[in-house]
Amino acid sequence: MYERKIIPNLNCGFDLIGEVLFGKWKIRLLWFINEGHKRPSELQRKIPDASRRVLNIQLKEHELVTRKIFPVVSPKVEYSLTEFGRTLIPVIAALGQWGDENEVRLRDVILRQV
Amino acid sequence: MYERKIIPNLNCGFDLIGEVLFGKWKIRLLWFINEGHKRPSELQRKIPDASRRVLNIQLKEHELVTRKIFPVVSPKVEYSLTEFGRTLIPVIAALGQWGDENEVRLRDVILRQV
DNA sequence: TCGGATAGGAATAAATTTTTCCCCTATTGC
DNA sequence: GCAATAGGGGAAAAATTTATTCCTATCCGA
Repeated sequence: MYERKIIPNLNCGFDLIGEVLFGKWKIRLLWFINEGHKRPSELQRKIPDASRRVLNIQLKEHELVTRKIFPVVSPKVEYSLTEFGRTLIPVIAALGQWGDENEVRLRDVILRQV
Repeated sequence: MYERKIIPNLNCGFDLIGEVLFGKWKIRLLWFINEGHKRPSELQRKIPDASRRVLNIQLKEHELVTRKIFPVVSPKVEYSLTEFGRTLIPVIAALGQWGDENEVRLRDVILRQV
């Protein structure tokens, strides 16, 4: 595990939500779990560009998700949002909506600056 | 300027908004400009932990902010949100609000995992 | 019996972002 | 002339995040 060298500052709501939400795949993980895609393999199929590794790591962060292991073979695991994680869903929805509403313009602006 | 080696995927609203919003200081820049702190030096004072450099860079990204130069000495510059940038304000407000509402819990969860 | 699916871990490499350091413009004031 | 102010920029280093590669297991189907 990587040890931070700089302690994050947590001075305001922006800092705080940034810490939990701004991983590359975090939002999508929460979103898809909320939609009912619970198993790791499902999530990996939904987010094929992410490495398995990062998904596993991000799923463990900040107690947004619980992990239930079924003692069967082959292994079965199901993720669910915690109560706390669920409170993020409306916020995430707002983010996705803004992105969708401005899709054309965003695509243009982003690609010009890449 | 750093040249990306991997083209970002822009498949959904989450990708799109992530590209414009998820710089370390981006949200605060937009927020403070919206609050009327327009000059570079003001913004630097509001965000003392950021390096000047990054603020300048992030202010130029994605056409969220316009830069007006006043031809006086010593130099004066004012940033303003573009029409487009302004549409992000409600979204940013929602982010900050969630962070504020969950401040205690977040501080705890984050510091335990740092 | 081999290949694939299930789930995950460790170590390491690569990519990306942010910071640091030093430099430049021009004017005013001492 | 030199420092201060107000605004930037490039190169390189440091920090951080993601991706890659190779491992562990069991079971099912061809």
